[in-house]
Amino acid sequence: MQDAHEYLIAHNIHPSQQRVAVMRYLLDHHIHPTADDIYTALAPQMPTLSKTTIYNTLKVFADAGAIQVITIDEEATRYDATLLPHAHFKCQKCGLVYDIDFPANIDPTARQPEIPKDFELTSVQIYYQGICAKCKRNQN
Amino acid sequence: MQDAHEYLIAHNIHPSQQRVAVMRYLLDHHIHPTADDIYTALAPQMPTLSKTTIYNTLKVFADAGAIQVITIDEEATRYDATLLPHAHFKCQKCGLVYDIDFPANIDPTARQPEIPKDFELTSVQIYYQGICAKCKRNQN
DNA sequence: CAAATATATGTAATTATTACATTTTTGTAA
DNA sequence: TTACAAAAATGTAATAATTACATATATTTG
Ligand SMILES: [Mn+2]
Ligand SMILES: [Mn+2]
Ligand SMILES: [Zn+2]
Ligand SMILES: [Zn+2]
Repeated sequence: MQDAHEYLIAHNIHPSQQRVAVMRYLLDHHIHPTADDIYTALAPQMPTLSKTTIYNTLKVFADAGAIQVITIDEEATRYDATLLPHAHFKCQKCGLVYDIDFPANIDPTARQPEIPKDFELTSVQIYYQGICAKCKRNQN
Repeated sequence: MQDAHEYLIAHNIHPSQQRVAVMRYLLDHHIHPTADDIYTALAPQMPTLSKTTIYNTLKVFADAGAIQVITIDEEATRYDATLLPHAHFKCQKCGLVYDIDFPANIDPTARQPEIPKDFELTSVQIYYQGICAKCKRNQN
């Protein structure tokens, strides 16, 4: 539970009311929400909020490196305020996107001997797909 | 350069003319094309081809496990007839999606100790982003 | 052949995302 | 504080990917 206001300042992002609200939502809800999820959650408390502002805000965050952009879902882009390296698992039944931590002292994103040396690397994403435990149980 | 017709039969997919054409395109062009790329390439030779057929066809292929679905690109879904495990690198300048082979006798997609045991895993994707060598050269 | 099934097509709808022009807010300096 | 410039937010409309669905055509099977 970090402070959204401080988090933005730490990333050189001017903390407007809307930006703080979006960042707070991301920091408090580690569910990899879509732009629409965020809008739907915040709109009731911020009647003048527009969806375009959500998109603009997320772009500012991503460009500043304050959030991760997750494209595991074909339907919509998802966003993640956790910057630490970790993987994602999307359940093909319920659609939830789970965090998958890396085993202690092994970071798979750190080893990329296969990438040509003259390529400049800026990010790594590892995406798993399958069926989550909950959905497997309710399957029979 | 495999035979598209045989490839479809091997995956229990009825080899209609359109399906063969789409699969041949995928087998011959390892560029991770979008649905639109494929349509644009085939339409001149197949005047009655519709874009919906491309989408239907790609869904049939994906459901049968005959192709991989690549979501590295926020703009559009991409498709890949290479089933062997390998990673992808998207250049943020030119947009090209490169194949990244895994180093000999190491398959990073084979190690998932971090995934809960009661999760059923069906696919793994590793996505890199950055700037490709060509674009770095033309940058100055 | 005829019926049943599998494929393909076309149109229209849906939805995520972006472009762009306008308005509002904020920071700053006279 | 007031004025002005820069930054931020908004709204509308456009774009573009994807899907829903109804129809038509082709293929398989009895
Ligand atoms: Mn995450
Ligand atoms: Mn590939
Ligand atoms: Zn699930
Ligand atoms: Zn490039």
